[in-house]
Amino acid sequence: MSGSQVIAAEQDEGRGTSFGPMTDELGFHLRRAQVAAFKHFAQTVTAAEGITPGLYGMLQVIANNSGLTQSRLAEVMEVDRSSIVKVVNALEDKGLIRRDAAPNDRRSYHLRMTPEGKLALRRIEEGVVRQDLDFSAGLSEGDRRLLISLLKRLY
Amino acid sequence: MSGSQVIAAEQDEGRGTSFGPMTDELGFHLRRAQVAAFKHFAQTVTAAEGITPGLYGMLQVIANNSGLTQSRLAEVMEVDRSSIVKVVNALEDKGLIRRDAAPNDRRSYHLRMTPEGKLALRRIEEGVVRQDLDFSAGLSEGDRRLLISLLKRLY
DNA sequence: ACAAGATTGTTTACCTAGCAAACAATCGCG
DNA sequence: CGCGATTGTTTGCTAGGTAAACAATCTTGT
Repeated sequence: MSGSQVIAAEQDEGRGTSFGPMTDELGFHLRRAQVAAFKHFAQTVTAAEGITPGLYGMLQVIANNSGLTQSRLAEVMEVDRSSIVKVVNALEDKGLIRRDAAPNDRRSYHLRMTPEGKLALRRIEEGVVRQDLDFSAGLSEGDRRLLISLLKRLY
Repeated sequence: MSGSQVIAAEQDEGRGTSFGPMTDELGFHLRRAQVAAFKHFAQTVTAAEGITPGLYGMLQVIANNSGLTQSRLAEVMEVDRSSIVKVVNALEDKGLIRRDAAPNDRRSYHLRMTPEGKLALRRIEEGVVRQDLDFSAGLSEGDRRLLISLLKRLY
């Protein structure tokens, strides 16, 4: 009865405030890391390009799956169809993507990058990759890959 | 010039949709994992107790740092002072915490758990711990700890 | 062939969670 | 004492998401 169950939970790092049992909860650290990543992204990419992580994700999915419909995009991004509308509107207004009429289905559109969109995405992507490496600067490349593979196993 | 730079990015898992270069971005996987964790939490703890991850975090910080003020809580949670107000109101309305007048500062309150709050937190915490382990069921205990330690190094 | 049902994009109304700025009350300090 | 800082709060704003209803259009069973 003396074994290995709970370990940390009391000292936490620095000092002062204690987070109690959350110190041992994966979800807690996941949330904190994600918030930190978001803030870092906001201060670099979003500040420079006006593109949020969500918009960037949409752009990449459209760029790498040219011609997909809004419904399919919604599925891939795991959000509601109705949430897609304003995002696609925004990207279209920025001239980055285009709604092409579907040849054999008058209900749906095929989403495609515009030439300017492709150009912009190359630039944005460069910034994102730099930001991403910068954010994980405390990790070796091996640790970074290890972390990614562990995260993948959660979903 | 043939070395080790980029590796994945093309096949992605299953098939169908490609996420392009995001496959190599830590932030991308961080966001996905966090969204998955949030949904899992919502389907278990929030469904059963009406407590979101944010509220749970607040409760734990209050429970483990009895008497802290709203401003201090805001600092710890890294949110704006004004965001704290409605959260504290909600927890107070639920009878889980109490705003005690500070003896030597009529501006601020000391936040404390009520007896019912302590009781409720014990129950909620049990659910959260179960949920957390359940969510990370795909990981061994060692991998789980490794993941946590890697995440900590990001913030 | 064609009615019934499913799908697509959209709108509207709503919710949560955050920020920013302004404010009154109060504190602390030179 | 008086001025600047701090505390909690309110108000207005934003981003991102859901749910339900809708018209237009496709698909499928008989």
